[in-house]
Amino acid sequence: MLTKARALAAGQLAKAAGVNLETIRYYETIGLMPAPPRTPGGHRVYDDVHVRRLAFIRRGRELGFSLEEVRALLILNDPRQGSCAEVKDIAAMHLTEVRRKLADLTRLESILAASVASCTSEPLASCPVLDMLEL
Amino acid sequence: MLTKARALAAGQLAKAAGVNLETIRYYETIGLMPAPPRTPGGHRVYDDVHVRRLAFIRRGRELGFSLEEVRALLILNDPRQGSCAEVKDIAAMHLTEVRRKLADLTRLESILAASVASCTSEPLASCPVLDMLEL
DNA sequence: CTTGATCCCGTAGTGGCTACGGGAGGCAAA
DNA sequence: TTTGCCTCCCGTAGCCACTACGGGATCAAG
Repeated sequence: MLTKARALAAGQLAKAAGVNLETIRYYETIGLMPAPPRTPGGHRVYDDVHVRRLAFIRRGRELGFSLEEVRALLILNDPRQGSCAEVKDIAAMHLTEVRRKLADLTRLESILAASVASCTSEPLASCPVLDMLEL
Repeated sequence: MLTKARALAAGQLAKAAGVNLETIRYYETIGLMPAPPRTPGGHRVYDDVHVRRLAFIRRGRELGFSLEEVRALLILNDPRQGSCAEVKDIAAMHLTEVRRKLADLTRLESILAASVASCTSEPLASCPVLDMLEL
């Protein structure tokens, strides 16, 4: 006997995947999550397939992929069609973007740190933070 | 004779400060930029004070301050009232946030880099990027 | 006076959710 | 069975910081 896929209510799925209930509904409206079957009363009923898909999405989001990138990755992942190169392209593109942001933030950090550090907290006439912005 | 503040049209101000025209109008509607005088025909007329203020805002934004933080900094900067400590608080808070993002992105970068690097581009059955998301 | 660039304004759209609110479903204890 | 309470339903609006669109008015140069 195969283990039956257990049925989950929306809130349970949310908890299982670490996502807000409203977020699931949102993913459904934009077509990222499939519309699940319902109880006679209209409540959504999910199973393990949904849990895995939602977890996939959440991990993608945590790695900074946009929802559209996640959408593309989901298609490539199911049923692992297309080429690995396509996946690599998306990830590499994203990596480039991450590195760009990293460089920006690093520069930012040193500027802010320097100006905050040289802030003597007393007269506002020559505040290094404001001076930086003033010119 | 003092040098007269030269009058600028909206587009010229935009160019001078490196900001979009629409962005200036947006800043005006949210009260970040003052409503300037107008020509009889209704076109906005700016001067050097506006240029400096807009440049201040733009630099603040480049350093990642939110518009509300910029708004607070503008008040403290003009006419340099309040304490330097207030400015420092805003900047230090922002610096903390920048460092948090920096840490996140650094972690992200190594995960993505590793999984992209180990991508052999051939069979999709075991794609390291997808595997990472799949579980 | 005509031409062509600029500027006007209001509105709607972007991404990725989150919040709100009133009503209905579901389930367990009494 | 009734009561109570939690969960879920749906649609809509809001968040941030702009950006885009479009049709009409104005401006400066020739």
